[in-house]
Formats: sequence, structure tokens, C-alpha cells
Amino acid sequence: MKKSCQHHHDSAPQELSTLTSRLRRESRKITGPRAAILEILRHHPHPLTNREIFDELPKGECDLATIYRAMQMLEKLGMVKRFDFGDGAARYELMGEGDDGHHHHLICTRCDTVVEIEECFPAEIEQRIAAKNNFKAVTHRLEFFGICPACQK
Amino acid sequence: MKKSCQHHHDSAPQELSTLTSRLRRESRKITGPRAAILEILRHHPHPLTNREIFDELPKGECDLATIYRAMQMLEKLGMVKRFDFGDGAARYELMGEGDDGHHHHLICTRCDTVVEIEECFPAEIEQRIAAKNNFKAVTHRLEFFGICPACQK
DNA sequence: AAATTAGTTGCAAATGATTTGCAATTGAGG
DNA sequence: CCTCAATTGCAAATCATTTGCAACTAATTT
Repeated sequence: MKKSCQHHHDSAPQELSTLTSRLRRESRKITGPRAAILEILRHHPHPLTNREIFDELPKGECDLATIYRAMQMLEKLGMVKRFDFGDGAARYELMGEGDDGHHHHLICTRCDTVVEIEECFPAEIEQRIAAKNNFKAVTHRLEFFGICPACQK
Repeated sequence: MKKSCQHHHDSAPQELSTLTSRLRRESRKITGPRAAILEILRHHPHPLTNREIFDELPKGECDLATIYRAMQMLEKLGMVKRFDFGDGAARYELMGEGDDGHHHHLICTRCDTVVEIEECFPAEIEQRIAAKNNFKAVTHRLEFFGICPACQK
């Protein structure tokens, strides 16, 4: 039995048409590879690496380099958010239009299960850190690691 | 004028002899390359990439692969802590013997200046996250990013 | 102090993630 | 259906990191 995620990703994913019109708006073409990539992302609640996306795609559907280029573009347009779980591979998650996609994950260090976390680093403390060091536009990158219930047995 | 760091790294670095005896204790050899690497680390308050260590070393002093192997070993012995600033290169910082080295950084996204942060993610919230998801041994990886005072001008 | 040996090193080749040059292809708009 | 800029596949290039292996050396033994 798979543990489900009780956050925003449980809700229906964005319509593909919503995504494509967003691309069109930026004068980007809706190509086969891109539609296929967006479909994969739409149906995955958790961040995927480029290789994972590649492996989900029917073989020959799209080149790995095309995926890398697509993800870069989508990130620049703010349509996906990039995450780093510290294992040397970038991961991407689709995000809603208004949403800034800021959230964190709890990752099992044994089986790589990923759970979305709603908690975030307290804003007041972050502001204090920014003020104390005279930094502007401070944000953070935060991920949690531990052993999931299944791996504890 | 360089902003100084007001935390534990301002204090005198560990003696080299302390470090080498720690290696000996683990039946590891004190070699030229290792002593040189430890010297570099001793004199740097902030995390260094393997390449940065390599570049600090007099040319020919030590092979890059040797540095990679040394850092892996030092990390396994708990003598250095590995950090990830999300730019695809691991960084290492020397840590005190008892110390678990857990702390965070504030990094300028324009000039890469690094400041050590004493604040940490609130333990109670982390415990709540662990409990809510039935995870054990939960820790976190956290780094802050922003624009430093110098780069704001 | 010389012999012994396990731990180390340099070098080159192998990996793995990501990027890039380029010629051929193809959406989108007219 | 034509035109053209955007996009793609493929191969080669980069970058960080790892690994095989024979030569080397610090630490221990004799």
C-alpha cells in the first residue's frame, strides 16, 4: 500500500491545455517532445530527474538533450521548480501558475521515498538572518532526510 | 574590508597534530598530500570544493583524485563535513572532534560570498514533521541564498 | 637500520550529469 | 501552403567524481 501525499499534489493536475497556452503565450512551440514531457510531469506528484522523465517516455520519443533543454526553458518560464536532493541530479516538479512552488520534502535515505512537507523555515527567523547580515532577497533551500516507516522494519 | 565571521571559525583552528593523531588512531597514514590538504582546510573558515583545495595547493603537490579520496575518507571519519550549495560541486569544512558540524550558510548568489549562520531549523518543528510522517532519524539540509551588502550597490 | 606490508598515490581511463554545435526538421502565423 | 524562427536529434564536449592498477611509502616488524 502506497502512502499518499496529503498536500496540493493530490488535487487534479493542471490541464495540459493550460500548460500549452502558457507556452504559446511566450511564443514557444508546442512540440511532441514537450507535450510528452508535460504529460509525464502532470502525472507525477514528486520531483523527477531528467533521466527519470526520459525513462518514462516511450523509447525514441524524445532525446535526453531535448529534455534537458525543455526543463531549462520551463524553469526559466517559472513552470517547473528545480529541487536538489543532494545526489548530483536535478529534479523538477510542475508548478501552478500563481504559485511560487516553494515547499520542501522529506526523503527516505534508504528507499528514496519522497513526502511533501508543508512546514517551512520560519519567516521571522529568516528575516532576522537577512537583517543581521545585511543581505537582501534571502530565500532558502531546505530538505529533510530520514528513515521512512517501511524501511524501519 | 572583508566582513569577518563571528562564529566558531574565528577561533584558532585545530592543531595539525590533533588532526594527524586522529588519523593515526584510525590506522591511516599521514602522507604529504594529506598533511597539505589538512593545512588548507585548517586555514579556511568556509567550505571548499575539491578543486578549490587543489588550486590552493602548490602545483604538482597532489593529484586531484587524491583529494577526492582524502575527502571521502575524512568525511567517513567524521573529520570534515560535506555541504551542498546546489551548484554541482561538493564542499567540505573541517570540524572539531566532538562537534557534529551541523550548521548552515548564507550565500551571496552574485559573488558567492559565504557567511556562517548560527540559526537552525527549529527542533520542535522537525520532530513534528518526523512524527507526522512516522520517519525516524530525521535531519535536514538547509542553506540560505541572497544578495550580500557589497553586491547590492 | 633494513625488511615487510598495508595503506597511498599518480595517471589514465571510465562514469554520469549536463551542455553545446550544427545541420535537418517542424510548428505557428500569414 | 509558405516562410522562418524555434526546436530537435546526434555526436562531441564539459565537469564533477570515481576507479583500475602498478609504483611508492609510512608505519611496523625484525
